[in-house]
Order: sequence, then structure tokens, then C-alpha cells
Amino acid sequence: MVKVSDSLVTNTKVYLEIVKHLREMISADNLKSGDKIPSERELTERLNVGRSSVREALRALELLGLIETRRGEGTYIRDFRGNQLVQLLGTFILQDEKAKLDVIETKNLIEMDFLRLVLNRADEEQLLKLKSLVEADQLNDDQFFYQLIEMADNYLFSRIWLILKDYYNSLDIKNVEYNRNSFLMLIEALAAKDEKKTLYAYRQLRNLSILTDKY
Amino acid sequence: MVKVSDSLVTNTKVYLEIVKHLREMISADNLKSGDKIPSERELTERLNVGRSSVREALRALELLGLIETRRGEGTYIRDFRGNQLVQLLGTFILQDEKAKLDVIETKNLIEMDFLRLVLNRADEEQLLKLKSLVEADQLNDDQFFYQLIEMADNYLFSRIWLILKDYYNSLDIKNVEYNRNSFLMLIEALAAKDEKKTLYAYRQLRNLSILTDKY
DNA sequence: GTTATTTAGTGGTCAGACCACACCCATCTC
DNA sequence: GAGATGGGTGTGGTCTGACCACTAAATAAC
Repeated sequence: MVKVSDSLVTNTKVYLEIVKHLREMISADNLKSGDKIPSERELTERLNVGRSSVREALRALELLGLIETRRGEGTYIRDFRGNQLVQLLGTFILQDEKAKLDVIETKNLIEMDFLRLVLNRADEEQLLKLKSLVEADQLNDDQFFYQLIEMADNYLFSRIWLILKDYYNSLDIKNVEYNRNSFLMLIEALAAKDEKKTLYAYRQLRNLSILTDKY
Repeated sequence: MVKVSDSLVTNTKVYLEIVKHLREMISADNLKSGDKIPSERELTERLNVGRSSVREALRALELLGLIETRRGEGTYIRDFRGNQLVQLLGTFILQDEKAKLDVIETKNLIEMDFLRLVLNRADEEQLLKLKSLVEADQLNDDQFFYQLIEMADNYLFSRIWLILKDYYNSLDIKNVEYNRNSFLMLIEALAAKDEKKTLYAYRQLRNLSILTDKY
């Protein structure tokens, strides 16, 4: 029987003990995403604590994106690759406001980064598929880049970009006009695995100064 | 009077509404770290919800490191840097090998990005100062790059890097041996505003393949 | 066999009760 | 008067028990 209520001694909060216990349980039983964890009431009994404490722990882990909870069913471990931590911190921190330019710049930098990744990872087939979508005018700017970022095969990076994108859109700058030709040029450059040409196409797409080598 | 108990309608959980409300409150009242937020009982009344729901929200934010709570005193906003939560996530989540690789890759990409920024923004004085610090062996790897990222003058970007850095350190990979010469080479390349040389120095520092042009 | 219906289990929420602790301030002691 | 003492009050910490809403599986009805 595991005792958690050492809080009398350890002076640490019960809900933190529960978090710790869950962590141990997960690693001990080798639980993976999708697996179910014991119900709140069962944890209450097993750990000899109040249900409210169990819930505090679970809710905290839920907000962290580590578990997922379905009413009437139970609580499950979640697929946490590149979880929402950045998002949460972002929304809390970025209230700072002053940094519109930072957002734009950062988004541009990130986009150029994953263009470099795509340069080395995308196969021709993917690019052809993307090309056909563009030619059919099926994609807006965000969607176009989302396709690309998926090819970069870096989940964490894609999460960061998604956040930046949302943030960027919330700035309603809207100087971005849809430009199919720039898209096609980009794809072509990627297919040719030509970094210089790729970045050139990107700068043109984003109306960045092409002459200066700012970033 | 703010109503939160739209949960009947919105179907979102009460504690999430409270988190949201707190976020709004913080930005509306322009609260900063160290400031006090209303007591649990007051929030209970103001928002017309149960105290346990308020606590679920507060405990979640506490685990995230966004607030700090002192028994007998109250709850305070905290200086939120990446801190402990990253550690938590680290041990909790990052067993996934691919996720680890993503973290490493992303951190490298970000670092190269701000090297590019520094290339165009740092003045000689800053670089000289950095150089003297390095020569005196005053900086470890993280500190060295933190100095650099400050020169890049992009607050958002530095935030992202700080988080990634903590992530990275929680992986305890530790293949990075201190290398003063690489640091100096990097600084020299930056001072010369030579992008190619800069990135070359960086790759060497990080033991990245220099021949292939992976990223 | 198929379809309703019931039932048990689960998360979601609230209210109330204590406890432990920090702080303020009136009071007491010297 | 200065310092120590000790309640009072407010705050977080925890537990309990009671409902509600929902899901899924067992059961009943056809």
C-alpha cells in the first residue's frame, strides 16, 4: 500500500505528491499515450487522500496537456509530443504586446528554417502534390506553409509555428496578398534543392528586402 | 459582474474558464510578478463558482509555475521563466526518442537563427565584451548563447530559446563539452559579419556534420 | 437477433467543515 | 516606553458527501 499522506511529514502539498505518484506509476507500468489511468475515486482510495486533491493533480496535468479526460469514460494519457507548453507560456507571456515586430520576424525566421529542413527531407512526390494543390488555388498562405512544415517532420517545430501563426494573424497586419506564382517558385526551388533560390523566393513572397541580407 | 458559469452553455469546464478569467484579469489590471491576486474565497464569490473549481484552476497554474501560493498569506503572480515545469515535462514526457531529436534540432535551428540576427545587429563593443568574458572562462554554453541572444534583440525569440534550452537540459544528453576556442571562433566570425564562417563555427561547436548541409 | 432500457461507473461541480499558518494589533509585562 | 504575548481574522490545504451529466455495458423487451 502506497502512502501519500506523508504530507504531515514532508510538508509538501498533497496534490504534488499525487502528481509525483502518477509519474512513477506511468513509468513503472510503462503506460503510453492512449492508456487509461485509474479513476479519480480509485486513486482517492489507493492513495488515501481526498478526491479534491486528486482532482487538483489531474486538472493540473490536464492543463499541461499530459492527460486527457473524458466525462463518463475516464482519464487517459495523452500524446505529448511537443505539447502545449509553449502555447500556454506563450499566451501568458506574450501579453507583453510591444513586440509585434518580434512576432513577424520570428515567424519569418522559423519559416525559413523549416524551408531549409524541407530542402533536405521532402521527396518529390510530396512536392508535386503540393504543387497541384497550389495550382488549383486550394491553399491560402497559412495552409501552404502548414503543408510545408509537415514535410519538415519536426513536431515541436511545427507547434511553435502554429502558435506564431495564430499570434501573427491576431495582429491583423494583412499585408500578405495571395501570390500563387511565388508559391510555385518556392516549390520549384525546393525541388531543385537550391537553398539560395528557395530563400530568395521566400523573401519575395514575404516582401522582404531581397538586396540586404537581413537575416 | 463577470459571469463564469456559462459552462452550462459553453460546455467548457469551469476551471478552464477560471484560468481564462485570471489571464484576462492579469492583462487588464496589468499585474506583474509579485503582485497579489484575489483570494480563493473571493474568486469563488466573484465568479459564482465553487471553491474547489477555483482551486483546480489555481493548482494547475501553480504547477505551471505561473503563480505562487503561500499558506496564510495568499496567491501571487510569479516571474514566469521556463523553470520547473520544464523539468517536470522532461521526466514526464520526453521518453519519446523522436521528441528528443526534435528538441535538439529545434534548438540548433533557433540558435543559428539568432546568430544570423546578431550578424546584422551586434556592435563591436558588445562582441568585444563577450570575447573578454569567454577568455576569462566566465561563461558556460548556455550563458554564452544567452549573451548572444540578447544581442539579437528579439524578446519573443529569446523566450522561445529559454524554453528550449530548459527542455534540452532536462534531456541530460551532455555531449557538449566546453570549448572556448569554438566560442572565440564564433565571435570572430560574427565580428567579421561573415555568415558562412559563423555557421561553420557553430556547426563545429555543436559537433554537427560540417560537410553535409543538413539544415 | 435486434432494439430499448436500465444500471453502474466516471468525470464535473458545489457546499461546508476543519486544520495550519501568517499577519495585525490590542494587551500585558518589564 | 519597549518589548513580548496572545487572540482574531484572513488565507491556503484538505477532506467529505452530495448531486449532476454523461458513457458504456449489461439487461430486458420485442
